[in-house]
Amino acid sequence: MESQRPMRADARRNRERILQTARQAFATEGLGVSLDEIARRAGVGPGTVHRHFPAKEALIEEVLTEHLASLTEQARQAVRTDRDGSAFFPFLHSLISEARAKQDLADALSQADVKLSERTQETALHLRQAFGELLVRAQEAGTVRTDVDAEDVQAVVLGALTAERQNPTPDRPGRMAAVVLDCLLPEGG
Amino acid sequence: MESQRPMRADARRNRERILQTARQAFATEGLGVSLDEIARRAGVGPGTVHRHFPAKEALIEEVLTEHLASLTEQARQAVRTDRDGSAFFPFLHSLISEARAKQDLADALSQADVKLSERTQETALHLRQAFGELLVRAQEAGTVRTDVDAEDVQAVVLGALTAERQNPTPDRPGRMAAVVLDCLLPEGG
Amino acid sequence: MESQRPMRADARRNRERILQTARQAFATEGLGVSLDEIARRAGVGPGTVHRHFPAKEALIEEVLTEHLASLTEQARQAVRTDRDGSAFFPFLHSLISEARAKQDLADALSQADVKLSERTQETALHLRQAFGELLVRAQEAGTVRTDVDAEDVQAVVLGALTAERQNPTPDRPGRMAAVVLDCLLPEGG
Amino acid sequence: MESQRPMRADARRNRERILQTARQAFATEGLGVSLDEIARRAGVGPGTVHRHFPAKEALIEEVLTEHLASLTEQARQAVRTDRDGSAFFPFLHSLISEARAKQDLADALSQADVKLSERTQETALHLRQAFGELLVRAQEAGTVRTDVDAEDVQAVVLGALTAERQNPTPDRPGRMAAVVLDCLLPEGG
DNA sequence: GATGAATGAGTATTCATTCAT
DNA sequence: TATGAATGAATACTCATTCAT
Repeated sequence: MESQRPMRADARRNRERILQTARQAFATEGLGVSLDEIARRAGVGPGTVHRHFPAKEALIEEVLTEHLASLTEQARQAVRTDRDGSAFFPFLHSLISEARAKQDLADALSQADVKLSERTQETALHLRQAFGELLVRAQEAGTVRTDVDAEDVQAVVLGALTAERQNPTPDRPGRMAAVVLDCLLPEGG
Repeated sequence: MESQRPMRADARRNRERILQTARQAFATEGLGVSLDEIARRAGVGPGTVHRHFPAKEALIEEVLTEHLASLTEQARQAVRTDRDGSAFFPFLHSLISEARAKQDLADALSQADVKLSERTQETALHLRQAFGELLVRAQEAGTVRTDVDAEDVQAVVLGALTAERQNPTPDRPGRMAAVVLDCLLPEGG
Repeated sequence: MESQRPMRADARRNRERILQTARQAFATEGLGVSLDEIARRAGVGPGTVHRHFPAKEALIEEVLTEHLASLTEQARQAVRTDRDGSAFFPFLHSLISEARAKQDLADALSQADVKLSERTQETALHLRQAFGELLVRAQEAGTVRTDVDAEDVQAVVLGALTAERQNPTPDRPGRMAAVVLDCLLPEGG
Repeated sequence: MESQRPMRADARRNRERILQTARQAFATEGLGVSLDEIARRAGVGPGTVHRHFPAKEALIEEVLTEHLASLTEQARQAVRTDRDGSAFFPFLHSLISEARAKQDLADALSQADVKLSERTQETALHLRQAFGELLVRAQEAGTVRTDVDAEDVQAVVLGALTAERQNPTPDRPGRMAAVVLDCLLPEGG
């Protein structure tokens, strides 16, 4: 039922600019950035932000959901092309490397007071499902330990992201994440 | 060097109560809790909070530094009693299990806008040093991979804490953390 | 004198719908209702409201003037058919009973910040004149005290309306108004 | 249970100034006046207004309740000194003449969206009770019609106030109110 | 030293009005 | 003409910090 007549060109443009600005701002400075500030940086009035996102939570949610949806799409793409379970680790690495830039995800999750709407949770579920497929194949191929499930992997990825952020080692980006992800190798690995 | 005349007994008591209240509040509700609220819960006036901690950051820092100092003390204790490098993993686990209760550490660190003062960084360094000793012994004993240093381990611990928090599995507390910490095992482990 | 070319049919229709919606909304919810909300309920865009009524005050005024004009028409009708001064009280009662439904009049007047335009004041004058004729006849017939003029009667009517609204007694509608209007009876009445 | 330790002198002073400013502002300009504006005029910061009256409604209510309480006190005083039922009309007149200055009461009541708290309603009840005693005595003395009760009288007073305000006749203040109050005379009066 | 009242810059949100489509 | 997106000043309220008592 979402057809809603297509948005006017300028409206869509503004919406995009607000989202992009918010993404960047939340990533760099945390969720504390004020809507007025985001409006200013996006070059629109505060009322415009409010028209597109009636409350701050709606904007946060949208940034988050957009991110989750993009990750889900990537995961599904990986599922489609993976034949032998080898797509698992590369996918996790690309995920983390991307999230390093867009800091929003973990930030939002680590903030206790952000309630995830049903829509976001649904998107998160889809991501986990795609995740799960990659995981099962990798486990069948013997490249991932068998005592973890998709939810565990999600947690480990978040942990890897945290570790990577905590100790970035700029000359070897992704090193810390790689170390943590090693925990997913089979025991005799 | 200020003269630091010893604090009056009631002042010291107030300081302790404020710190304790803040620790609890930051842990449970995040850093967003207002100073007025902390003052109220501690049973003092907001002016008293300000006398002891001239700015909110100072209070946050103190909570954090106290925690780091306590961890450092534990680490040194472990160093003193460890003979064969076997103290490493138990120490990490106790660390994480304690942090799970006192949520402040990781929260504060994950919040971009908290700048760590020199004093805090010094305390963190001490912790890392004690950490390092445990680590080296464990590496010499062959129970920890040799391509990580103390800073790496700190990052991994934070990652493990994050993962644990993300996917708590209440019937098996610490399971997620344990999974992540497996990444520190030697390759042929 | 603008040329006032007759409005296009759809424009006139929109204007009517907006007025009707505004009347209802102002009556039910007070003058605080937003123009956007009125536009939405009328099924037009906010721009359309603005085209017909360049400012909110203009819309309020129009609602008010329309009402006054309708009352004036009723008063003139009463004047035309009244032969013996007996039309006075029934007219006042019908006025009040109608106003009870359309709450706008007194509301708008009781709100200090609404300035009445010349046009509205002119309409109010017309009403008072028609009023006056009824009044004089009634006074000549000895059914109304002689120390009040048309303006006084208008004030008393507003007072009666206020009293009626303040203490509605649903099982005997108009009772409070009737009590207040008794003050217009001749002293020996 | 209201002992609460006496308020500090400066706090009480500020509270009084805010109340006085609000009374004046609400009376002159209606309830739409902003809290910031009231703060400015009272010479305090907006935060101070908020400390004393946590929400705008609380301030409105306090102004209103104060007024009702003062009226109640006057009514009780009249009850104490009235021996023959002759205090009734003078009291109503003094009430109206006072209310003409402090416009708040009727304004607030005519604004649909103000919900009266229990405390205010209780004060209004007390007023009505004192009112009622004066009324009964006057009715027994034969100076007031017997088909009205205290609630009716309250409504009539509000109506008289409205009429007076609508048609002030500055050279004969109170004339309009007097006209309306005549409706309370006994029929053969 | 402790108290808690005062400050005032800052936040999210609303809405009359303007203007591009 | 109609639409509805954009504007931006304004509003109620919050809270770290200051300061009189």
